[in-house]
Parts: sequence; C-alpha cells; structure tokens
Amino acid sequence: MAEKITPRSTNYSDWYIDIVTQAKLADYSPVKGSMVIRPRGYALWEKIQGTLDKMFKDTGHTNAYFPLLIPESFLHKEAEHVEGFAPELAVVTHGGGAKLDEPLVIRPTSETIIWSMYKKWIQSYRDLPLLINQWANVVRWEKRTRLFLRTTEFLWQEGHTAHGSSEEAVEETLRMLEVYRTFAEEYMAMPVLTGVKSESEKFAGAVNTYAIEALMQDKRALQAGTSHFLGQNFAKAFDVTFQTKDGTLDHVWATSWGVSTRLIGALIMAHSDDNGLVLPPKLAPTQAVIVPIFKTQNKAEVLTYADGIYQALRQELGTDFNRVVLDDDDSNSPGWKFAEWEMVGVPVRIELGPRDMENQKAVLVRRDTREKEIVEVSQVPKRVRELLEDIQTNLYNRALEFRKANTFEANSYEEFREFFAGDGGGGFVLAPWSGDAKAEARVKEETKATIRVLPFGNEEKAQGRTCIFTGEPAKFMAIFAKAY
RNA sequence: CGGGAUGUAGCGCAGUGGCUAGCGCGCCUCGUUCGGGACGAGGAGGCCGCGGGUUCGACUCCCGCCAUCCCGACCA
Repeated sequence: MAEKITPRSTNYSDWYIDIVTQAKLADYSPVKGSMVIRPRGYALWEKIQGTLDKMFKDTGHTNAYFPLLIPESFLHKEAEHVEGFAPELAVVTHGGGAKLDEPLVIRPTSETIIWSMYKKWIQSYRDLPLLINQWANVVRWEKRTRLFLRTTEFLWQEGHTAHGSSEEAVEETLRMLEVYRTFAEEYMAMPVLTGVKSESEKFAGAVNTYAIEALMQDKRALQAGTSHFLGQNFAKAFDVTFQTKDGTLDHVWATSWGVSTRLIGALIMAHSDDNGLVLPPKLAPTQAVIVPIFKTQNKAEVLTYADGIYQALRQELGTDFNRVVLDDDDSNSPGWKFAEWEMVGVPVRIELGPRDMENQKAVLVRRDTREKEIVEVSQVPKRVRELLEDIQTNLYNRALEFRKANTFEANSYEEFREFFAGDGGGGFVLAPWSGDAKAEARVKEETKATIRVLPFGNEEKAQGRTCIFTGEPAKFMAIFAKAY
C-alpha cells in the first residue's frame, strides 16, 4: 500500500505538500526554506517558460542575462526599493578567502543592476524602447516558506523595459499584464482578476503595480503575476537619460514585470484533487499515458496492440520525449499504475487489455472527472485530442464557477466580516473603499483580508457610494481576500 | 522573530536504564499474479540528530546545542 494524500478537506496545507512531494514535483533541500525542483516539476516549469517566452518574443522582447551578484550600494540608490528589500537580502561578504571591500547582494530582483547597465546603453530616443527579459533565479530571505509558493531561492522571469514617454511605458505595463492574464486563463486554465494594487501592496520602487490574482480552492487569493510601471524612479536613481528628437534631455520611463515558479503552486491549488495533481493539457508534459493490461502468457500480444496505439498517438500529439508514455513496466500492477499516473496528473489515460484487444477497443479515462469511456481503436487519437481540449476548457470553467460562487459584495463592514469569519470563510469580496491606508491596515488586522486589486473601471462604480470602513465617500471598489 | 511539534533503516512510525533495536511501506532475488495501489518465500539496509553529564551499563534519564517541519507577524 503506497502512501496516501491527506484529503483536501482534512488539512489543505498538508494536502498541498503531499501533492508536491508525492507527485515528485519538488523536495526539501538541506537548506531551510529552499527546495529542489525535481524533473517532473521542472518539466512543468519548462512548459510554462516555453509558452511565455514565445509570448514575450511575439511582443518584441529579447532575452539577456544579468549577473547574480549586485554591489550593495546599488540597492541604496532608490530609496523605496532598498527599504522594501533590505529585510530579505542575502549578502556575500567574503570571496576567494578574503573579506570584500564592498559586500555583494544576491539579487532579490534585478532592477538596480539592469538600470546601471541601461545607463550605458541608452543615449538617444533611437535606443528606445529597450525591451529585455531575463530568465533567472533570485533570492529573498523569507521568514516563512512554502514549497513553490514562497521559497528562499526561486526561478522567475523579469522583464525590464525603457521607454521615451510615460504613456508608452504605461501601455507596456498593461500589455504585459494582459500577456499574463492570457497565459493564466488560456494555458493554466485559471481565471484571474486584473487591476492595480493599493499603495501598501505595490512593488518597492514602483509608481503603480498591476497584478493578476487567482482564487485558490481554499478560497484564498494568490498573486500570480505582477507588472510594474516604474515611472522615472530608476532612471533618476541611476541617471539614465536620453536625447529626444528635439534635442532635449529627459529621463527614460520604465517598466518591469515578472512571474515565478509560484505559478506551479497556483496550478496545483487551482485544479488538483484528493487523487493527486490535475494538470491542464496545454501545460502537461505528458498528455496521455497508455497502461497495457497483460498476463505473462499474453504480454507480447497486448504490447503489440498497445504499441500500435502508442505510435498513432505520437503522430497525433507529437513525438516530444514523454509527450505520450507507454507504461509497459511489468513490476507494478495495472491498478497501481492507474493511481500513480493520476497522482502525477496526466490528463488522459488509455487502458488496453485482452478484452479491448479482442474487440479492437480502448478504454479512455480523463483525469479531471475520472470518467471512463470505451472507443474504437481507430478513433483513439482523434478522441484523445478531443478529450484534451475538453479537459482544458472544463478546468477553466470549473475554476471560474468556483470563483463566481465565492465572489461577494459587501455593503457594510458587518457583512464584510461575515464573509471572512471562521475557517471556511474567504473568497473575493468587493467593497467600496475610501482609499484610506489606515482603514486598509485595520481591516487586515481584524479580518486578515487585504486588498488584492482595484479592478479596472472601479472608480466609476464607486461614485456616490460610501466606504464601508470609514463612512467617507468611496473612491474605489476594492477586491479583498485573504491572500497567500 | 514568537508559538507548537519532531529528530531511530530510503519513507512513515513503534520501542525498553541491560542481553542480537523493531513494525509497515519501499528496495533486491526467485516464483505465482495482473481490468483500480496483488501474493508467497528469501534477502540487503542503523554513529537511535550532535555534544556533554549521571551510571557498572544510555536509543532510553539530565543539561546544552543543532536541524527540519507546522502555525502566526513580514513577503513573488
């Protein structure tokens, strides 16, 4: 008997950890708060990377790589930036056996090193826009960590762009937010809310932070991606100027945007169940697995039959390594394999036994609903493809339904508190808010709920309404949630 | 940084001031099985977290340390 996953309803946190470890996505490393991303987890990251990278290239960005180590003084150049990151910096003080003249910080993000270089590369409006992305690791010394969601070291991409005007930079910020939204919804099958962050939640050094926010199955929100309009803050801190068409000198306008391996955590918490991981087909490294069912006497025949279907499926779905898997290992029983492949989240399973062989059929099982169906062998490739598409949309719709069922509007603070009361409380709660940061802090203190985003167009909707926290006229309709 | 818990075989755990430290799962070999986590037989695998103390004798009692996990305040 293999180990079982803690049921989601028993302990959500244990359930999550069980999925990560038992689906072999990651393992704890010897260093507190850091993890090893195992092949199955990394394959997922590679799918995410591959898709996003293409989307970045399609919007005009190129990749580069900036170094891990940053002179400590660089961090100090932008006041809010250093204040925001100081508590979570890892600092290198020695190198080559000697104490360094100036300590080096391990990047918590790369704005400073990048802008120090942009200063050298940008002189004229002809050098703009400069649109660079990098895939990298970063280190943030977190007090409390959680596999994939928050680890000391994590992988991400960070885009850093420079523009000749504020409007253009804002446009870029929103364009990349939209890229993230598209990716989350169309590939991860995870509906997200978009909007701007409140002052207290924005990135250290940004003028505005925009985010995509998703609702997890435990009714808590997860920030899945951010896009920042940095104004001229970094350009001024690093003195990055350019000559305009009419010969004047101006500081450039900046953006930065990123998503991280946290997306894997989001993926798990958005779709998975008590049988293990559930992956959207578009991101599943393995889309289909064939489990042949044979006895020693008929092993050869069944495997021949299975191989025919395997080849046909490879033709249909692609020949990438492990895209389709034929599990002909005879050291485990079919039942064991069913459970195992469900654990790792393969979207479609094809069961092939002597009975199917005799009737020229195949049993197809979809991971999202675990429904079985029997089809003609010739129909397998076509039907599997249909199922993959259907699973992709079903996962999205299911997540969207869940979000709808857990999105509320509060007309009074009493009502607001009710939504977040108790262990089962949560979800997205829309409420009119005056914009007062002290009220925001008090609400967090009292309910644990924070403002996730101020949705686009919310200011018009807030017109004429009263802030439920202060009684003042509302400026915004804010989305609150308990967050990861 | 506070609170809680745990360190014994790869994983999950049990254990007694004493003699050869156990159980389940996993692993290896052989055989029988194989349509929802099969079964039998045999086998490999241990600085009982680290350091000190008490004792004739410590995995066990005492002190200290370290580490990890979980829960809260800070954060993609």
